[in-house]
Amino acid sequence: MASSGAASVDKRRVILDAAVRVFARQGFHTCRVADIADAAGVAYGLVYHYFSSKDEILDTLFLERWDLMLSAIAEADASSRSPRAKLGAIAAFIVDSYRHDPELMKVIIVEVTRAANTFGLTHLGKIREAYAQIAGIVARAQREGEFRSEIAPEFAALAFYGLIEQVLTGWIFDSEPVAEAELERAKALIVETICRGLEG
Amino acid sequence: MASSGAASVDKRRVILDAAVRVFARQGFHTCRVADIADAAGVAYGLVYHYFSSKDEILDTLFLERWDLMLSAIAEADASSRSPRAKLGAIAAFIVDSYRHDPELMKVIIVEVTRAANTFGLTHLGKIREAYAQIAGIVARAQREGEFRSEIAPEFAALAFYGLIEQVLTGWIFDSEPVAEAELERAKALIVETICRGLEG
DNA sequence: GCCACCTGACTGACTAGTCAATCGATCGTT
DNA sequence: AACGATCGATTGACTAGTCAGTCAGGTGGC
Repeated sequence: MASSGAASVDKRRVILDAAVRVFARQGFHTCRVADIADAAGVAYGLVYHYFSSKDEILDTLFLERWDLMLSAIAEADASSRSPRAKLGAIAAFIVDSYRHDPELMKVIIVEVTRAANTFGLTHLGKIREAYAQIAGIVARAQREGEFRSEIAPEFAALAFYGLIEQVLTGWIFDSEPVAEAELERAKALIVETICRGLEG
Repeated sequence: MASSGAASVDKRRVILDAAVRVFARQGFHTCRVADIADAAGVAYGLVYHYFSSKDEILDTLFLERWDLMLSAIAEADASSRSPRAKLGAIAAFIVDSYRHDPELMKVIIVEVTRAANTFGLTHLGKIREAYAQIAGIVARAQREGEFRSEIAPEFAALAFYGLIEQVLTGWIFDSEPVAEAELERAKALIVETICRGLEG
């Protein structure tokens, strides 16, 4: 039902989806709000009916997805699987996020996660929550003797998340789209690369 | 000699150094050319006497340092040390670059290396040269049996460089400056984390 | 007097955000 | 069923401000 008849569309959602495409192609700083409105097929002013600023659009996109990721990490953490399987589940979630919507992941990584001065600072807390959660998984594995203790959990978390982001960044920059097989292979390699060093 | 008497200063250099400080504090996109001129203590117009655009200033800063890094990697590669020692030398070079001029490294990482849409694209070739060189070190180590072959060299390079950049990014965001001991400890941990998984 | 270095007011182009006006779906009233 | 009141959704011209880059003109060393 939402608001009106069957053919109605959620314009707010339409604007958000258009913004992903525009941000991914032109970058947040270089695109104009008019570009987003055009891509969404709505009038300029409507963007400001649903969002109070250009920034808020990016904030919304980031938070929507990041909260999903924090949930995925928490879920992996709560499960009774091995540490390696937990990290594998997190890697799989992020890689699948890329598979499902590469443009959104590009925007989040390029414009937020790696943009220290602007949005990175605003969302630093949320970003670090992810690192901390991953570090928690490693720390528990160390306490239970499944990972050796030479490497600090915070460091392992950085290595794990950093590797994933670096791989995604490579794909983002690639001219040709990434093959399905490559995505699956990457999941395994990420886990293998990190866990080999952590396991006894 | 350069241009004038003993007390003369290379204004071009002064502008570049000022730009590092301004870019690091405000970010490339949010700062104005006037801010750079002010920080350098020169007139606005002089900036355009030495550089043809704001972009060229950032390009110059990036290329100056990145070329040094490529040399450092090539040097490590050419030496007869063990693969682990080669990677250690590279990690040490980058960490020491941060120790010597954190603001410059912040600018390079935040505004170039991780800025896919703008400068990242321009300098993508140079950036990938570094990955390729590191991958070469790993590949040789594998051929000579010092590293196992399960992990693709390109992947190992990504993991190695990604981890370093992630660690630096963590420091860059930190509110308090990083202790000397932390820097040294990081060098060792970076190499340990990556090489344990690569060695037989 | 020449030239390289240097100055800073100015311009032209651009854009985030505002706002007054219009549209159209829904609903109480007659 | 016809009417019109109400109100959120929608429109796009406009404002107010920003800032990269230009230029016409110093200044001082040789």
